[in-house]
Amino acid sequence: MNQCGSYTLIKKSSQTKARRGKLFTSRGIIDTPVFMPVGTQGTVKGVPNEFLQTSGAQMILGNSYHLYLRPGTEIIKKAGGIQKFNSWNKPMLTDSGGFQVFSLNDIRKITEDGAEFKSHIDGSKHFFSPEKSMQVQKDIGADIIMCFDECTPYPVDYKYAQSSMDLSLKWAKRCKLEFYNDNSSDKQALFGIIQGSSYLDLREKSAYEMANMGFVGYAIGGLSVGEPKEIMHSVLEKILPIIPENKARYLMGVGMPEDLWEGIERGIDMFDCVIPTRNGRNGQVFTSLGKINIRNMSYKKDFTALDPNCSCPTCKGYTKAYLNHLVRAQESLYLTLLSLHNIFFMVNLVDTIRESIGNNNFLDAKKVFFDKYYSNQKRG
RNA sequence: GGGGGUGUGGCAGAGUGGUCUAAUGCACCAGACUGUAAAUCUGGCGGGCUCGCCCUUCGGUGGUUCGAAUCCAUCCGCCCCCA
Repeated sequence: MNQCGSYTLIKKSSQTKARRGKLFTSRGIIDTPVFMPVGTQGTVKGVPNEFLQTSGAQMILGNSYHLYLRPGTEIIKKAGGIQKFNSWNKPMLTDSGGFQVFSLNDIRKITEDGAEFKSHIDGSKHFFSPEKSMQVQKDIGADIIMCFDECTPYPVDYKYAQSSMDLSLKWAKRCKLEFYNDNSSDKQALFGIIQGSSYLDLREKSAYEMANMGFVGYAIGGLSVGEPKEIMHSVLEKILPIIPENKARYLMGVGMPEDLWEGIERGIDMFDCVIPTRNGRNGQVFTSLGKINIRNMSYKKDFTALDPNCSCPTCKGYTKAYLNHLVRAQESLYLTLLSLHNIFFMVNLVDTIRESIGNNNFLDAKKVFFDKYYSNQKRG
């Protein structure tokens, strides 16, 4: 019998550490590797569910800190859980608020007990402890929930990284205790998060300790916060062999197309990232021929689709010239069209990668992708 | 016909003797964005280059002054009031 959040390995790449698998949740089975669009406030910004479905997105994120502040867990509980509330009937994952410990750096205070936030909405004070985060995430009711942790910035000195990593371990223990104190684990899964910044010995320790604690799945946090790619790669190479093979590995907050390839090549199963939506809202579009900024002058009279190899509604229905016009005119439709296209791009990219693992030609597929992706631009 | 006002960079609009290639906003040209305090932020936006400077700009022309977008004269354009 499959527990929520449990992972079944289907196929390992013979060329790399890439792997295909299935992730079980109470709302459906997910093919991994998987890319999860981020829907912080219970919505993937700018994209209606119907469109999101057509992209093939299997799972989306929500954020407990944001949903706790607004609309509040009472309302979500009353609605029957987040997926009833937002009508996304597929699996969801909530982040714990740990990222806000990082991103709201100026308006929060960390103690051993937890983190005190000043609401970014009205300045009111709120306290998130590991226990609180578990309660909030239980109330929200996503399929997979995350331990409350501290996401450290980069760079951070060794001493701070060490004590922060230790704190995240302590918090993880408390999260586990709180999570399993009722029957939530029947329908939700709790993932642990490995920290340790760019220090490989800290990462190693965190991974061992977390693995010993025994989580249903494991995430790698504190990456993609501005560190060089080589650091991210070396951290992944250090950590992944330590995590049990029969557990899902989730690289939090990643990423760019190149990060997806590099992460999967090293054994990552799950990704989430705001890039397709945020960058879409800012005019940046991912295509099989590289990134472009649709706002640029060169697209003013370009009556071709964003990506000749894309089957998304944006590419099927609209030209670059029109999208350029929408962006310049600040017509809100572009938010939807560009976000949707970028989500299609990321989801389909991971589909392609997943297939290549099945076909045992990961490295060839990677080369084919990047030969095209970098054909029109400087490598960067 | 008489009286008053006004003319500034693509647009709007500050500045009213030196610190002015001239605030600010918009527009325009680029760049960034990785578990979303982001439909946001950053840079550029007269010309030249040896990148420190040099040259050219505030309706036109002529003056005053060591120095003018700024003062004076005159011309041109626009606006308002009275006949």
